[in-house]
Amino acid sequence: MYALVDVNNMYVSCERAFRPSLVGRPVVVLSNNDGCAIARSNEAKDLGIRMAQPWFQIRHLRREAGLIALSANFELYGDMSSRMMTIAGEYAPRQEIYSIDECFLDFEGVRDDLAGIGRELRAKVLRWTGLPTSVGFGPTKTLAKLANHVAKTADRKPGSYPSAWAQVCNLADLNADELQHLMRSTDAGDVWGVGRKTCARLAEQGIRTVHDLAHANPATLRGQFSVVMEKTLRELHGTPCLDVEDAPAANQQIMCSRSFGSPVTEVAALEELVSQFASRVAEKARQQRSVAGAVHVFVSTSPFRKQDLQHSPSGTLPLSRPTADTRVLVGTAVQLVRGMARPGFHYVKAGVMLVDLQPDHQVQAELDLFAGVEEPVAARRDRTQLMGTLDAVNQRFGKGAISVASAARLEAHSGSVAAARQEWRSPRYTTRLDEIPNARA
DNA sequence: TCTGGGGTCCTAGGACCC
DNA sequence: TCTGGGGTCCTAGGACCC
Repeated sequence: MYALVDVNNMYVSCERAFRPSLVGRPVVVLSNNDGCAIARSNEAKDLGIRMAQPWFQIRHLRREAGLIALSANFELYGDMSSRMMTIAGEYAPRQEIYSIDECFLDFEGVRDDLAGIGRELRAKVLRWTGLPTSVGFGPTKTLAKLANHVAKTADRKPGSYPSAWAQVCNLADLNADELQHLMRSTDAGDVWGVGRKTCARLAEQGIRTVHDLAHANPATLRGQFSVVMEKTLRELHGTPCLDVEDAPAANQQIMCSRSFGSPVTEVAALEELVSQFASRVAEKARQQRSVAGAVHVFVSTSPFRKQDLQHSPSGTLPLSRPTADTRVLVGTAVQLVRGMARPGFHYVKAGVMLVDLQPDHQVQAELDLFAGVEEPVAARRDRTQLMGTLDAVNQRFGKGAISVASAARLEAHSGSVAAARQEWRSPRYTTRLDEIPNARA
């Protein structure tokens, strides 16, 4: 049996843990630049606010409905996440951290009362972190996800499911009739892996509920969609096709991209931004002990501004020698952006992606005939040491304490160009000593 | 005025190989 | 008249996830 543990409205719940006055009120957390709602409290959902809905469309609800908006505080959310994951991980032999707010637990061979374990886990996470969770159990990951959806929905919308299924739901505890009822009253689109497009195409064939989906012909659906759909169907029938992956593989791509606070027209300013993004991905690559084989860069104008001329070029350059050296990656990224950005366009977004990643300890032998021989041992050692020092200094004194000059120039006149809006960010209560909460004001 | 930032996997089609 | 057959690799694009 598998469990899926999921924090309810994660980002909002993190904020509420430190500001109880937010409990019971409609709250949203906004994306970078305070652009879109990326988390909503139940009260905010009840106002009809959709996921990723632009802030300018809902800001009127501040006055009209007392909506509270907060800027994303990812440092806080990341720290709260690791606390919650540690507690949850103690309850099962194996844990897969699936995202910032959910994990799968593998209870293979555990014969105890799982719902009881789920309730205990839930209570402990709540007591120790202040985060409310929902727990679903099922014989496959897809069914555990479904059970989690039921647990969450029964708690949020009284009458949708029996209240006994709220917060913690174990499908194995349900009898055949209850299971039927659950399958018939749950939308196919609520199944893990069935997204908007697939849902619409299924509906055309009359497949609307989980029950319909589970009774569809696997071979037919596989032909229409893909092998992923067939796996989903088998998982719905209780045959595991997906295992818990407790040793996550290194990422195959590493990306850093941002929308700007205001449009950028100067190529020089784009170079500075791209330098910053390249520095960031280099750091991430070193963290997972990978080196990149190529650098991909894109810039784009705003598709929402129909009156503007659109220009969204992108390009990739292979590296003669795979590396995670900030200087090389920044240089390559700048070369790319210089070659494709044109003056006069209103660029609103840019990004840098590292691709062809490989482990840094098994870098392939020299591939480029013209790059000369393999890097001398001493040069390689110096490079590793320099990057190690860079990371250590930035770790100790804060991000950007040391950076390459092309990325640092931006700091000097930041605020003038592209500085992200973050009007309502809460303190980083758990990770900055000077932002630690006061017990007594 | 104002529209997120990461990732994964699968498939189709073309280039290329013998 | 009639123009092979089987394979791999790469890329772009689309769908999904949170």
